[in-house]
Amino acid sequence: MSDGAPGRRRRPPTQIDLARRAGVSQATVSQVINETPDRPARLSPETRARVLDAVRELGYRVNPAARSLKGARNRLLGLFTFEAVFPTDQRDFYFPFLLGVEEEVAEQGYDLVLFSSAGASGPRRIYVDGVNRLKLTDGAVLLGRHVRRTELSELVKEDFPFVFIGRREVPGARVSYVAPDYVSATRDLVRRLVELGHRRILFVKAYQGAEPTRDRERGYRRGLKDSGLGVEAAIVHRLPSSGVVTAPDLGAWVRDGVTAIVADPSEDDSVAASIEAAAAETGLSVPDDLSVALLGDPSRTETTRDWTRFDLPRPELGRQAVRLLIQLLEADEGEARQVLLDCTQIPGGTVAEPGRGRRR
Amino acid sequence: MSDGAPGRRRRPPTQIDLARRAGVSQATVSQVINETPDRPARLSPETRARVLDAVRELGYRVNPAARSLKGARNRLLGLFTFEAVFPTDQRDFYFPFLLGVEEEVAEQGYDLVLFSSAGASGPRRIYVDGVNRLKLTDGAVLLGRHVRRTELSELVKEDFPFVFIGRREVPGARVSYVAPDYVSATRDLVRRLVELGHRRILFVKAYQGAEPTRDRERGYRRGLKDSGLGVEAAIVHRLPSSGVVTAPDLGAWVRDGVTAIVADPSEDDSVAASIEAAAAETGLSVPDDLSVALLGDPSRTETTRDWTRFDLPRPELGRQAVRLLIQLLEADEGEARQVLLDCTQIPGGTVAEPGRGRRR
DNA sequence: ATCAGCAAGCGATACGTATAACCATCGGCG
DNA sequence: CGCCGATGGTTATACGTATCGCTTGCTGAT
Repeated sequence: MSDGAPGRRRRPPTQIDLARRAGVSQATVSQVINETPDRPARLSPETRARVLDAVRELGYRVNPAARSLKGARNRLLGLFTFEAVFPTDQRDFYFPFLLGVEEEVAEQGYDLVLFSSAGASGPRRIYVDGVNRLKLTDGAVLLGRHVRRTELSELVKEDFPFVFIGRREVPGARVSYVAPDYVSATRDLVRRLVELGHRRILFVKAYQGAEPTRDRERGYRRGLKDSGLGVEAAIVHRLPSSGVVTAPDLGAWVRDGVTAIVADPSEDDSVAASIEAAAAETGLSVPDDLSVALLGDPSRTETTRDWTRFDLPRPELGRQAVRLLIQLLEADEGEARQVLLDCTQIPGGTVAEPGRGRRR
Repeated sequence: MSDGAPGRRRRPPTQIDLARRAGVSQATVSQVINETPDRPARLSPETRARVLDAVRELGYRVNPAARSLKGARNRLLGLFTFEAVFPTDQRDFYFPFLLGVEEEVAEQGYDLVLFSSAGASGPRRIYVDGVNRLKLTDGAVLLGRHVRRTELSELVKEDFPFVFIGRREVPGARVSYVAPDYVSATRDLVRRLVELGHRRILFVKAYQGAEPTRDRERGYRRGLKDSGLGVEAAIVHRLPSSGVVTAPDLGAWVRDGVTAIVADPSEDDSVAASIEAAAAETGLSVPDDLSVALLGDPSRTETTRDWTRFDLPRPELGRQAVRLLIQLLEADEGEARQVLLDCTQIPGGTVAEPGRGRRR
């Protein structure tokens, strides 16, 4: 190939190239590019046209790195998940969030950066080699079950704008988040159980309880209290690290008079599955002998039963997170803000009035 | 709050701040930061230590914008679809591609930019105001049924690296793509029909036939030829713009001796649905009186029948597209390249030997 | 005594953009 | 006639980093 031939990879054109071509200064080019209705450029129509022609002819595209180096915005939002999104076993969980995020991002005229580079295998990290990759974007939506707290506080410390989907706390700082209202949803579920006649209701909580688990426990206690049972009626069982309920467990609870169980849903639905298995082994029928409700929705769609539970408004959580993020960006010196969204109660078929089994 | 207090928005520390603190120059700081085993810095251990101490004390993070301003590459790949990805009726179609793309992008250590900003409603465009928005990335994967040809040739002209998923042609230029091998898949399907005893096989093709339709037609003719029927046995019906097959159509074909139909699948499955409806109306049973096969897979999952068809390897198409793109980037002076991937034949239940209905 | 050679670190500059501050031209007006 | 304000630009500079080439001080050989 002869040198200087077309086809060689050209350096992308810069504003200086445009300026030369249009016979103006680089500053003028920048003004044309950055013109907005609210901050119009004081330029003649002809100049503007010449610059825009040059833009078209040279195929100019603003360099986001340079722009954000200046501290300006580049209309890029990030989406970071602490677990890989797309492995098939996770996608049913993450996809609805992604849906909402992408929709809202599109509507607001932003583009979306999916941060997938860090840790294709193993846990993902925001900081690689001490560099915050998110900084490429104006701000980011964060998501995930296994959050690295240290990274979160790093983000807060360096004042990077972000919104978490799900309630997260960072000691000594206020974090913006959009989260399902687990407290109310759990409270309502417990109330319903009491109305049905249940008096001994067991709360099965996850081994490592994060904010969502704590919120559910609060809702559980509040539900008991609101129903007149009083907080002392609370019975709480913390799962072992296996995340499994055994037949002996179940037997002991029933002998103790428990007629209903509300459970933290685990990511792999092992809680629901093991309760069902244990019930079968013990010869108990759900819901006739024992009512069971999940405090959330199973992530796997191939779940066997039609569990009594509540659904998280996942796409809406995504959408609201983006809205909140954009608000933060536009407020510039914005305070952290929190938004709670209602869950939808799903009646399901695993809850009934107590004692039906005996009457049968 | 006293001024200078923590909580005010601090400017993150820069290399200059480190330099002042360590009593060295900014250049030296940069050397320490960027030291790698293969390119060691020529610095005394004490200096290195002083700089690293400063890094720790000030909580320094490299500014990625500034860094990528120096080198052209961003390690960002783009994904552009000519239709909106996430409206619920489209997502089942696009999602598998996205899956493969994201997986491979992650594996290669890149991040992914979803271009969603343009045209939340209406057709999407790469060039807005004559500006190529993709330029922000090192290269892009393109995808979509309703491609804007002019935009494609623009991209080729300005030498932007991209790979299309699906075969696309641009006059006077070679485009890189990764596509399903429609020719072979259709040929094999037709061969199978002939082996079953069919002699008059109708090809129903889409109203506006793009490359995929043309490839299927080639495969159709090749299948006839390979089976010894000869190309003159071809019978082709072009759908009207409604994309629907009517009962009179079907009646005429059957009277003409047609025993099998192979059809371009439409995006909304209207072809399959209308053939089924027309058959019911005419009192014909599929497959007893008439065999029907789809030359691809229905995008809607809620399709009624278990159609005889072939599946596109969608996630694999996504993965390969990313690999090819990265090859192009790394070759730098890369030639356009094309990759074809095999489809999987799905036996289904809408094909049988001809004449079964009469014998019944 | 002179100078080559090397180690250690620094100065200068480039990357592409945004913007504040400044300047030239010109019509209108007292 | 001289000054003013508006119009339509330009010049200069900053953002934070990476890197090339230069200086400086020193060791050891001639």
